[in-house]
Amino acid sequence: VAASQVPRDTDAILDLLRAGGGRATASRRATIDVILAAGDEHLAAGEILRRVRTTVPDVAESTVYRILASLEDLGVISHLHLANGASAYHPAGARHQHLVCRRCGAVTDVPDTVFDELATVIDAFYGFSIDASHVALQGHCSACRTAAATTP
Amino acid sequence: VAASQVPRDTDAILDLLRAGGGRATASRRATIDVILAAGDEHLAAGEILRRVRTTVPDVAESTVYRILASLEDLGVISHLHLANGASAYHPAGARHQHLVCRRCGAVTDVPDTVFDELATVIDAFYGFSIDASHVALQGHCSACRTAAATTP
DNA sequence: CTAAGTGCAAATAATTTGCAACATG
DNA sequence: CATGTTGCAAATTATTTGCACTTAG
Repeated sequence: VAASQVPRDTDAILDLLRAGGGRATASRRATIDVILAAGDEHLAAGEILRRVRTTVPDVAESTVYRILASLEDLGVISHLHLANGASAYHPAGARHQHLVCRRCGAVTDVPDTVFDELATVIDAFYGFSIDASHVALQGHCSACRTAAATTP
Repeated sequence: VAASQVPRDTDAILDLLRAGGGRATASRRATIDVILAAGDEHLAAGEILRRVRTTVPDVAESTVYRILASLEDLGVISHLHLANGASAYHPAGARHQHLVCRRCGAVTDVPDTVFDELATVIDAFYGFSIDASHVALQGHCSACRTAAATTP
């Protein structure tokens, strides 16, 4: 599925699901709504579960995890790993990297191109192709860098 | 503790521990031995436990985790996060980054300087100071890149 | 109807913690 | 002998799985 033609509309995604033999259920609709509503926010699975429950109070956590896996298989969402052990999900789109602040947890998206040079160098010297989009890079955002100077 | 003066000798480390009010025990000696013997290998906590048990068969896993934490506090070892959820430990030394292959898990160390340019660009554009040494960068090593072309 | 989807509870995996028994300095 | 350490078992966190029961199409 090419990134540019990923639908960003709940009904369209449900149609895609049906087209693949899947079924449109209330939990699926709610989960898709939550992710699309978050826009470019990177929601942790737990947060998605919490939000889905505002619409479908009794969804099981396993159901939401299974829905997230289906949506990822379908190519409409992606996940990455933040600092801690948790996964974050967001609508699939242009490949990009993430910077996560170790102190406040804020996530900043950076375009893929920023890594081109590094990727080229690493490929040339180590024969290794990096894919930095699946795991966030850690560090400190400007606010926390300043704050850390006084309270580390 | 400056990286350059970190002892790479079990007895010296035990002395450091004692100097800080700590005690030298068989489990501690064995754990330090295992880590120093591994050289620049990056051992997962579980692997360290396994190896320590060849010397001290009945150490509890919690003991090894506590020892690893003490040694890290002492500044003689560091840990980083690999692809999965596991931590890897190695003797403290020059700051460097890690490339981990998503397919075979091989870890390659790369000098800190390779990231200088990226760090400068990211700092300039996003006011974010990256510290890529605590989480490994993922990708594919040359062997797996070739292999993946046929068996993804 | 019937395969896809769901709830529930138990299973993982990697760590962490409380606490009483130990053992080092 | 006092305090740092340890073993054990239970708690955590984030996710996964087995299975019988629902339900969308």
